[in-house]
Parts: sequence; structure tokens; C-alpha cells
Amino acid sequence: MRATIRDVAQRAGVGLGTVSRVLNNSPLVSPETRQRVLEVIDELQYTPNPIARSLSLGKTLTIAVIAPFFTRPSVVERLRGIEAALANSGYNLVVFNIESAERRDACLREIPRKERSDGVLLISLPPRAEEISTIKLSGVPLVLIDTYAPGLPYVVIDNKVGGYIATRHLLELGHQRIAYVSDPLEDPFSFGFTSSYDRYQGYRKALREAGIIFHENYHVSGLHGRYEARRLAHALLSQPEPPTAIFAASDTQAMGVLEAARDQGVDIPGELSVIGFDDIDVAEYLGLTTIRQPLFESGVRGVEALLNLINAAEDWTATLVCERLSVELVVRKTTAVPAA
Amino acid sequence: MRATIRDVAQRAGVGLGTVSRVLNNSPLVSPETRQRVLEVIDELQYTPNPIARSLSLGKTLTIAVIAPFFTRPSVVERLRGIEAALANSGYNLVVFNIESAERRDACLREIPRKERSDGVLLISLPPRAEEISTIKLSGVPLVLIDTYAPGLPYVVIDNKVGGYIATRHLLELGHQRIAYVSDPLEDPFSFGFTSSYDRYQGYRKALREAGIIFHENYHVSGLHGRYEARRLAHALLSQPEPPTAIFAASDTQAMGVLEAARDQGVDIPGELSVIGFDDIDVAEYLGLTTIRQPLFESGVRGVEALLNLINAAEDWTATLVCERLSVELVVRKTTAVPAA
DNA sequence: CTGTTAGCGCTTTCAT
DNA sequence: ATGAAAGCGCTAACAG
Repeated sequence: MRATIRDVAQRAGVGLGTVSRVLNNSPLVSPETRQRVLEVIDELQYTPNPIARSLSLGKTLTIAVIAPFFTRPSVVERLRGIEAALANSGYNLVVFNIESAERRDACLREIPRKERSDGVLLISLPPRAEEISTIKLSGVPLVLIDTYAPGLPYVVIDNKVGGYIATRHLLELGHQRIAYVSDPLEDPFSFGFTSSYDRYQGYRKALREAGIIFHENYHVSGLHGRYEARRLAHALLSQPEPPTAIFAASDTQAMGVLEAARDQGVDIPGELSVIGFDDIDVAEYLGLTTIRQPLFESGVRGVEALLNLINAAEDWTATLVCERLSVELVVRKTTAVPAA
Repeated sequence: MRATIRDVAQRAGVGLGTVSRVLNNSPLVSPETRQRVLEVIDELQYTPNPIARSLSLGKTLTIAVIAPFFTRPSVVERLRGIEAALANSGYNLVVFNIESAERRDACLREIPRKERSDGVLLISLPPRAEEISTIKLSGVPLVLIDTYAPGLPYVVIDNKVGGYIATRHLLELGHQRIAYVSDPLEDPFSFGFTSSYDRYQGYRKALREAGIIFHENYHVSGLHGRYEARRLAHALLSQPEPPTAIFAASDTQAMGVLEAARDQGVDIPGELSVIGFDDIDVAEYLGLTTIRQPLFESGVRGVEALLNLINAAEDWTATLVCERLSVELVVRKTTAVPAA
């Protein structure tokens, strides 16, 4: 069996508490004693048991992250940021991947509990009203990333501005018939609910300002993913008066649009302009014009905000942290002036 | 403060132990008592504290996974498999992302410890000899995924066969000048060390059987990633007698090759055939011919093997589980007969 | 400064 | 079948 704090104390000829003190860098221990204890620790290859530590401290020393995990490259990038920010914090990162509504509900019910984690990060999944109150009551700090909900701290980008910028870019090129391909805007379990919706708002705003009347059938939505987006784009391109530009709610969906265009022999950007959102890794490879958002950084910021809440003396729901990161238009090769 | 087992016992008018028994489905409790306890549990919204449970049990109820996490899509896919397989197991998944040699060493030193996790999954990173013995001594079951090491259980694909099949495909199309772009074959910290090397072996074998002499300068290697692969491919294509086909050790690297070809105006597959490895999501989108390996499944299998080891009565190093999943050639549009 | 002691919440003998 | 008690390894409060 591996060494415990008791073994160390015995071997060093000191009391249990003293060992604990050197372990926790308490100043209340003489240099000589500390030295001796340290030696024994080294000799015995002793490492404190985090579980026992947790139980005693009343902390779990873990951060939970709930995310529609690996289905989206953008989420993966946020996770990288989270992991990096947490790497030297002493907290462990435990992950929960959501790929079904049931699991979403189960996780939201079970994870935000004091005995499970000291804090939770919720990516892209907006909690429902009743879940919000449970969360607040639980006393476990939680911060949302890429989504928001009343009374909960969050880190987001300005999706509305993003949608606006994307649409403006198309408008400025001279496009009039601009379509929007997105996830379902109503379904609360659709992973990007709030962000897709906000981008839609920006899109509408840009159109309105340009004096362009929005046509219902220029907005199509379906489950996130390339295949579905491809299907939707096909429908869009088959309309009697097809759009000359398509704004996709994510790069992944933009890829589906690109595929559809290829299927139908539609030249890009000659006959159709396509702009995505996220600037994931492959976007550059594909030459996809897109709106870049700081994915990695959103993870880092989320962790920072969470850690602050955890260490704050007061009730974490008292101060509402809301961080809004900025976006940037990245023009590449899938957008151009419309065909004459 | 939230309810503890003691509160439940008191309220139900039973002993501490009894509550614990109903919690753990012990048959040693009368139906009526059980019923009553269950009611109180429900009433108090009691949930057992996993930390306390762990300490008492001497188990951590967590599985650690150490991986060169998000740099490779293939790793992400394996992680999805791991998460899925673990979802209803009662184990938590804590992840460690390796992006530097220091962190690799630190994790390999600190994670495989009884007080940290009940089992660890190590993806793509082969441990060094001295690390192997520490691991074995630690008593914590560990299984390797996508790599192997003496005396440690692992789940891999047959990389040698994969490399062989890929090369055969090119050979059968009529190619003679076939290059291989890979990660460094020697550097133990190169994330895909064993797999790239094994694929190389298969490549060499296929060439040998076909009676083709291998040219040193047809094998180039560099850090994993698209950019580096692109650079390497440029060099390859600039040789006096450039290859007519390139086998890339991963789809990501194949993308770099494709990019280089595009840069130089080399037509694919007309002037150059390219085959990748992994069949990651974008491969289909790109029409990339590749070798498909069951990434998700490798994660699932890894978990299964690990769970078996954890639950096995005997010393986990006693029985060596070695699982080898099969690969498959997926012909798409980046390979063809060489130009005449 | 340092040793001792009382829990943290749960599981598990050991009696009964 | 069930209650009482010991103990998992550690921290923190309490005496010195």
C-alpha cells in the first residue's frame, strides 16, 4: 500500500498536523522541521490523497464541463482552451458529452451539485427556467459559454454583430438575395440555439437597413451538421429564384452548402457566394470566407470567470459576469460580387 | 447544507448502515424498511456524496485519459468513443491534454496513481521503459490506445497492414514512384510514433514485394499537422524526379499534401495520387482516398478492456489484452492511374 | 511552532 | 434484518 500522511509523520518523528502544514505551505513550521518532513516525503514518494483531501476540505477540486462535445469542431476548440486554462490550477477537468436530449437533462440535473464539482462550465446549451433556479439553489458556480440565460454568468461573442457583419459583407459585394442556413431557431435542445438565433437577428437587421425585404423561404434550418446543411442548400438552390449568396450559421454548415453547390455544378464564388461562421481549422484550407470568433479564448475566459466565482467570498449569483468577445470578418475565396 | 446519510437515517428512524444498504441494493434489508428509507431519500432529495464514497471504498470512481487531445481530429473521435462507453458506467472521465513534452512527462508521472484514478487510458503516447515499470508498480490498470509498449495492454489497428494496403492500392494503379509523408519516426514524443512507424513498415513491405527499390528521399517527415505536411510535400514535388503518388500518414497530413499540389498547380489525381489514413470526417468531403480505421470503436474497446482489468480479481498485469481492430481501404477521388 | 483530536460522509464488519 | 462502531486519509481547530 502506498504511504499516507501518517507514515510520513511517524518516519519524520513529527505529528500528523505538522506534515499537513508543510504540505499546505503553512508558515507555522520551522525550517528544520519542514526540511526533515520534505526529505521523508521524498524518500517515501508520498503524495497526498486528493480524495481524502477533498472530503476534508469540503471541495471536490474538479470542474465539470458539459458540452455537445465532439460533434462540433468549434466546441473542441473551446475545450482546448478550457483544458489549457485549467492545466495548472489544481483542478481536474471532468467532461460530459451531450448527444441526446435525455443526457442533456440528466447532466443538467445531476452535475451542478456541491458533492460533484466545485464549478461547472456549460457550453452552447442554454438551461431552461426551472433548471436555472435549481442551479442557483445548488450553490455551485456555473458559467455559460457560447450561450446565455437570465441571471447566469456567461462568456459569449456578439453573435448578432457577427451575423450583421457577415450579411453586410455580402450586401456590400452587391448581393440582394441572401439566404441563411442555420440550426432550428426554436428547439431549445438544438446545440447552438441562442447563437444561431442571434446571428439570425443580425442578418435580419442588415437586410432591413439595406432596405431589402426578407423572404421567408430564404431562411432554412435543420439539425446541425454538414449533411443536413447540404440538403437544405439543395432546396435553396432549387427555388425558382435562388439566392446569390448564402450565410451559414457555422463553418460546418457552410461546408454542406459548398457541397450542394458542387453537386449542382454551381460555381463558387462566381454564381454563389458562401460565408460561414467560426473560422474552424479547415476553413482556411477550404478558402472559406467566414466570421472568426475566439474559440480557444472563450474557453480560457470561461475558466477564469468560473475560478473567480469559486474563490469569491460572496454568493456567486450576486455579481453577474458577462463577457462578450469580439468577432472578425475573414475574407477568403468563397465570396465575390454576384454574377451580372 | 445538503442532506447526508445521517439525516436520512435519523428521519427514517433507522441506523446509518441500513441507509447505506438500501443505497447499495443490499438484499439484507426488509422491504418495508427499504420503502421507508427510499421515501425519506426522495423527500430530502438526498444524493450520496461521491467523494466520501470514494474515500471509504478506496476507489476514485474516475477514469483518466491522457491524450494529445485536440490537435488531431482522430483523437477527438476516439475520445467520443471513450466518453460514450463510460457514460453509464458510474465512472467519471477526467481528461488531460498533452501538447508539450513536459506535460507528457508530468502526466505520465502523476496520473497513474491509485489515489488519482481507478484506471487510465493512454492515447497515442507510448510510455518509456522506466515509465512502464512505474505504471506496473502503481497497481493502476492502464490500457494504451493507438500505440503499444512491452507488457502493457493495448487496442490498436494493424498499422502495418494499413500501410501495406495503402501502398498496394497505389501500386496496383500502376505507380512506381511512391512517397511517404509522416511524423518523425524516431522522436518518442511525436504523437503518433508507433503508428507512423508501423505504417512505414507496411509501405516498405509493399514496395519490396513489388520489386521497387525504396529511395531515401521519398520518405519525408516532420511534425504532425497540415502546414508541415504541406512544406514537406513541396520539397517532394520539387525533386528532379518527383513521386507520382504520395501516401500520407494521416488525413490531416494528406490535406497538407493536397494543398501543396494546389499551390504548384499539380492536378489531382491526374498528375499526383494522394492517399491518407484515418478517414476523419472531412476526408469524405474532400473526396480523399484513405485507409479507414475504427476510431470511435477504438475508444469503446479501450474502455471495455480497462473496465475488465479494473474488475478483475487478479493483478492486472497478469493477463495481457491486446486487441487489434481492422482497417479498410476507402477509394475516393484523389487516387488514379499515373499519367502516361 | 507543534502534537493531538475531532470530524468530512460513507462503507463495512461485528454484534445482536 | 439492523444498529453501532471503526476507519478511509486528510485538514483545521485546539491546546500547549
